[in-house]
Formats: sequence, C-alpha cells, structure tokens
Amino acid sequence: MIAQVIVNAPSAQTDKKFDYLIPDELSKKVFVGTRVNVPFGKGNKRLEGYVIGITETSSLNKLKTISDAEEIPVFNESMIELIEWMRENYFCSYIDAIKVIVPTGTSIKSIEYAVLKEYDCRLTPKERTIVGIVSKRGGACDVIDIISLFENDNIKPTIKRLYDKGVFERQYRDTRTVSDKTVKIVKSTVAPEDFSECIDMLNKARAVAQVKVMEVLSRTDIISLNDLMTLSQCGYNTISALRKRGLIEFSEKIVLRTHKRLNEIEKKEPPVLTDEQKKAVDEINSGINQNRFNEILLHGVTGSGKTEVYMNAIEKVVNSGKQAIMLVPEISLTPQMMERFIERFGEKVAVFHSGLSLGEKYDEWKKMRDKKANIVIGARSAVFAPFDNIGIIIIDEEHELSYKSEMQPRYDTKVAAKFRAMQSGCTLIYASATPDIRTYYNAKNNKIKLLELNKRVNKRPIPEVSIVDMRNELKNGNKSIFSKKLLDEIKLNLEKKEQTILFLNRRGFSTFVSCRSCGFVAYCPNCNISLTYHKYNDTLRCHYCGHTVKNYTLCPKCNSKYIRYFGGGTQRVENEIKELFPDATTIRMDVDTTVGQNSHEKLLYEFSKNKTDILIGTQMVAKGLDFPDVTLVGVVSADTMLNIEDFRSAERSFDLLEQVSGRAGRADKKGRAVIQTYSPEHSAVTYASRHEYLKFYEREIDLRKKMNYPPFCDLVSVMFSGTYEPKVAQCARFFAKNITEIKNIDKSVQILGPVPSAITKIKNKYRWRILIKCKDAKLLTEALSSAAKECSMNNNFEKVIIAIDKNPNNIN
DNA sequence: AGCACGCCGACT
DNA sequence: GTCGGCGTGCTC
Repeated sequence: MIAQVIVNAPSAQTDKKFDYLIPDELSKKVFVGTRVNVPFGKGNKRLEGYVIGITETSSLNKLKTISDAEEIPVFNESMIELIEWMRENYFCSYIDAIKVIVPTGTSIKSIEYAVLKEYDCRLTPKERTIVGIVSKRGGACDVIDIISLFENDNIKPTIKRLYDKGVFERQYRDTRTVSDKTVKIVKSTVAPEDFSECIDMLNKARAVAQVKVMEVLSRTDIISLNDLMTLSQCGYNTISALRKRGLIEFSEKIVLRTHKRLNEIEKKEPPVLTDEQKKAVDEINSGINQNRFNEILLHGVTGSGKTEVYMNAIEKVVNSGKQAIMLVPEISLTPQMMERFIERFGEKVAVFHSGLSLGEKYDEWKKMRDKKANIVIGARSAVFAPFDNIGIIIIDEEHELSYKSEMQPRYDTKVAAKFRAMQSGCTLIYASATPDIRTYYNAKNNKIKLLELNKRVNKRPIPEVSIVDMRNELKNGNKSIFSKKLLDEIKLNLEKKEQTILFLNRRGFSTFVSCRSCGFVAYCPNCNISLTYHKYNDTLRCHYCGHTVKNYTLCPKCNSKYIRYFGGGTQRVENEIKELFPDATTIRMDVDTTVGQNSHEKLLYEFSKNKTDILIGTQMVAKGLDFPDVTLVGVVSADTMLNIEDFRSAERSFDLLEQVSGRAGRADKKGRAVIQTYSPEHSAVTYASRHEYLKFYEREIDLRKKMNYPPFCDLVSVMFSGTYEPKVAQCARFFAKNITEIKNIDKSVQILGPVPSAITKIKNKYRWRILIKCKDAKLLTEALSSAAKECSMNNNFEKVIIAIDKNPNNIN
C-alpha cells in the first residue's frame, strides 16, 4: 500500500503529497491522520510527515519507504476535507493547515547521530577533533551538538566527509517525547542598579538585539525563554549570546500538567432560568433536535445570562451522546469562566488556551481525542477540537476580532466553525451583546435565526453614561487629560471607597515625541511609525518591532532642549492620577505590565482582592472579569479608536465603549461611566452612551450600503512585503495586472491599489497593499492563488512575501 | 528549507 | 592540483 504524505518542510515547493511505501511491519499503524517519519531528499534526511491519503498505486515507480509511524492517528478522515479547504481558502500550505489542527509540541523528531566505526584511514586535524569529541561521548553523538560546539565554523562538510570515509555511520534516533514537562526560565544575573551600565556596554558593543532582551529582563525578575523571545522580538541566538556573556542564566521550571481546578470545584445546582432564557433554550433545543446544520444569533445584552443558555444547550447535546465546542475570546477565558463550566460538567470539560504549556495542551487534546472529554471550552484553535460527532458549536462574543487569526493560515474562526458545523450537520450559535454588523445583517435577512435576550438577570441597573466634550474643557482652560466631571467622579469614588477603572486605548506615556524648535519627530528606524515614550525607564519604543532607544534630552537634529511629548498613554494617566490623588492605590494593566505567564490574572486578582482604588488599562480591562465594587468607569479618550481609517472603526468603538461601560455597577450598586471625547456627536459614542445597539446598527448598515462595504461585499487584502521597496512595488503591480488582465475575473470586482500600506515599513520590510472589493471572495480564490504562485515563481520577486487575507481585521 | 551538483578563485 | 565559495534545482 502507498501512503500520501505531507512532509514538514516549510517551503512552497514541498507543499504537495509525496507517495511512500507502507512497509509490512507498519501496515497496522499507518492510516489517514497518522504521523510518520520519512526519508526525504538527496540526503534522506528524516522528516516528520502526516498521512493524508492511502492508495493502491502510484504514478511513480521508485518509492521510498516510511521509516516509522505513531500508534494513534492525530486526525480523522473528516479533517482531510477541512485541511484541503483551509489550504485553498486561506492560501496556506498543507503543513500550515495541519499544524493548526494538531496540537503543537507533539511531533516525532528524528535526531541525527554520528556513530563512530572502526576505521583505517588518515584524518585531517579537523576531522580528528570531531572524532575525538564523538569518542569522548561514548562513540555516538547528536550531530546538532557537534555543530553547536563549533560556533561559526561550518563543519557540516567535514562531518559529511567522515560519513563518506566510513569513519562515522549516520543513524537516526526518534525522540517521541510528546511534550515538555519543563519550561526554560531565563534570569538576569545583573543587579538592578547595574542595568543601565550593562545596557550601555551592550550598546557600545553594537549588540542592539541583546539590549532589547536586557530591557525586557529589566522589567521582570523571571521569565520563560519563550516569552522572552516573543517580547524582545529576538531569536534564541541573541539570548544565548547573552548567556555566553554571563549576563543571564537558564534554569528549568517544572510546569504542572494537571489543573488544580478539578476536584476542588464543587458541583453546583444550575440556577432557575428566567422566562426569556427558557424561551431561548427551547428555540435552541428545537434546532438541536433537528440534527442538521442551523445557525442562530443569540443577541443578549450584557448581564442577560447568555452563559446559562449555552450551558443548557451543551447539556442537551452531551446527553444525546454528542460533543460540544464552546469558543471564547482568549482574553475573556478567565478562571471564573472555566470554573463555571467545570462546576456544571466536571471532568468532561477540556480547556484549551494559549496559557497552557505544551504538555497541558497535549493532555487536553488527548482527553478529547480519546473521548474522555466531550466538551471543549477554548480560544480560537479549539474550533479544531478532535471531535467526530459534534452536536453544537457556540461562539461567545462573536464580534471579537481575535477570532480572526493573524498568523498563517489566516483563518476566521467563525468561518471554520461554520465549515465544521455544516460538515457535522449541527447547530452553530453566535452570541454577543454587540454582534458583528455582518452577523446581525444575516440575522435580519433570515439567513440566521435571531434570538434576543433583552433583560438583565436579577434586574441589575444599566450603568448611566455621561459624555464629556473635551473641546469645552479646553475652552474653559483645562489642559489636563482629565475633565472636571471625571475628576469629580473619581474623587467621589475614592471617598466612598468604591473602585474605579480608567480605560485608554494606548499604552506607553506619550504617543509621539517631537522637538518644538525644529519639528523633529522620533521615528523607528525599522518601521515607519513614531516612537512612544516610556517614562519608567526613560526610553522611546516602537510598538511594532520593539526597537528601543534611550530618551533624548536634546533634540538629535538641532540640539534644542525643547522636546515635547504629545498624546497620552496608560503610563501618563497613571502618572497624573498619582499626582492628583497621591493617596489612591493604582494598578496599571497593559502589555508592558502583563509580561510573564498569568500576570494578567494576577493583576486582576490583586485589584479585586486588595480593593485597589483605580485600575488603569488598555483593551484588557474592558473584557472578562466582573468586579462588584467597580462603580465608575472612565474612558479617558474615546477618540484614539474613532479616528482610525477603517470602515469598521465606528463598529469597534461602539463595541468597546459598550463593553467598558458595562463593567460599571454590577450587583446592587448602580454604575456610572464617563466618556471623554473630542467628537461627542459621533454615532458610536452617542448610541453607546444610551446602550442602543439596534439604532447604531441601522445607522451603520445604511452607511455600509451606501459605501459598498461589508456585509454588502467581501474584502480581500493582498499584502506585499520585502526589504527592497522597488521590488515590492513591482511585484504588487505585477500581481494586480495579472489578476485584472490575465485571469478572467468579473468586471464588478474592484481592485484598489497597489499603494504603500498605511505603515509603509515594519521591521525593515516595506509594505504595499492591494485591496479587492468583490461580491463574493470565494469566486476569486482560484485567480488569487494562481497569481500568488506566479509571483513566487518569478525569481525577480522571490524575496517578496505575499499575504492574502480575506476580510482582514485591518485594511490599513 | 536542506542538500546535492557544479563551476570558478586562493591556498598547501 | 585541492579546498571551499555560493548559484541552481530537486525532493516521493
């Protein structure tokens, strides 16, 4: 028998099915979905592969043989359809598609070993050293280890020669370690007071990347290697260079695999449903009973008890022997949220989110595959749960942008969920207090069944929102970032000992720094974007690539000392609050303060436990937790989000304002929200202040129709990026020309661009973009993928990266 | 991506 | 004369 294998070699040219013979001894192990080990290429390097088909014959006559296979397949046959669909629709490779549905860190890797043999030939000095190393290690050595001992010296050819001479024998040893139980931890050895000196030293050594790492480390005492790499945007090499300098040290930390959660959590009796909830549950259940694909939008105001409705539906599904997928945005997947499900369903619940270690993820995944769990609650990737009998998929907070993946494959969780729901013929529920305009439009047009929950359970009062026109503040001589109204309210709350949340959509201290004398603005050298001032360590930082420089005391252009800081970020708000209310306790929550694992939760826990007076933060504070003692929410500036040039900025602003103000006043205390803005007449602001989703929707859908924006069309963004701008532009033009002239696309399709992207350069890569407006993006799939292929085949453009994104989150 | 083959310059 | 540079092209 012959297996069609996708090899794990990330390249456009290897993105196809390779035929391999299944040896007799593996015939009982190799199925569709089995992970295998295959010899590949001239050197027969052993690669990981995935079987996606079994056939009798092959068109080729000389086939290699599968070397090894895992015991249990990692996906079933129905997933093949999903993989093919993702590859086609999201323009990714087979392996990219496979990697999102198979848990990470579970691969079988073959390690190449050089094994010393008896030999009788002359050796060069270099060869002799290598032989020496191997014999010291007992006659067999991991080749990677040998190479790493030689640093910059390229010794691969020498090792190859030793194989050829028969001194070494090449062997492969499989490491089938399923996961790490430990996490590498990095600790700085530099004392806090020596940090700046150390950074100066590295700057002198021109070790820019290393400086970045040390800067991240200066903010935390301990951090995992992975987190450090992502935060500092550096590779392992940089970090290992610092280790060699003796500035940092590594250690291992054991990561707990089992959640402490279970057992400890008592099962609770489900609360009695309100009439409204009961009605929704009945409607959903009748859909479930039909055992066929049906879509429902559950539009429920904040606090209307949507979760209770989900749980009833899930219960119904599970009782009928089927499985349930519950999708939640990463940010609102809080311990409280998980506990509620575990309280109700016990061990049958698998949890899936990015905070888990690889091992934990694998364990949760295995629980699902082995049918020990029939419910999964998780972020984006949980949509690929290894279930084969799905009864319901629920997407909570369906308007959230994080459901769209920003990584290859750029899949949209909602679309993937629909694919799986159709495939398994089950119910799909979208739920939100502020549904995506597109979803609501579909519901209004009877493509999706609409269920409404209009009443808050326990009749909690809806917060009262006041809008402050900041232009008047300025007129009245108030130049502070806080209006009089907001300050009064904060003061009141401090007196009453009630908690306050201040929300601001921007981190850092000020958004850009410029010289008042010559107009110089500090820009990132790698990205075409202004640098943000971070006060606590007096640096200027790029929020796109992490580039950091010491703050200027003198203007680098004209030497004037009149440097000014424009715009406010979370740090500035914190600063001013501390000056205005020196006795108030504050916590700041943004990307800069939520470095290590769980720090996000820890901060929130601290806030609720210690009764901290004021929580200052970005988006993060808008979602998730409920704090009964928060009675005031202040939106410091609503304008940062209103003025983004994106057709969806009003929608996003509305969602955010609605959610932030919804944080105020739960339980028995009535909440207040204060929204500060320079555009108080903006529809998102006015409708959000009155909590009028429907009116906002009607206005917005009208606008979309007039402007021909989604949901009345599909948008496709094609982004071209590369280090040499003329080539990038040329490639973009070639692509545009190719799809308009060569591919016979519909006349109604509008091609906008190519133009340089709003941020023309990120991480030293120039960016050009084409935006395509069309009735149905599906019809363009073929033309787009072949145009992309033609660009990558053209060796003039080989270094230009093309990213095609259907209905992207950003059109800048 | 690797890794081969292949064709040119600087070394014992 | 050989070692080693990286340009091109293929991998079941």
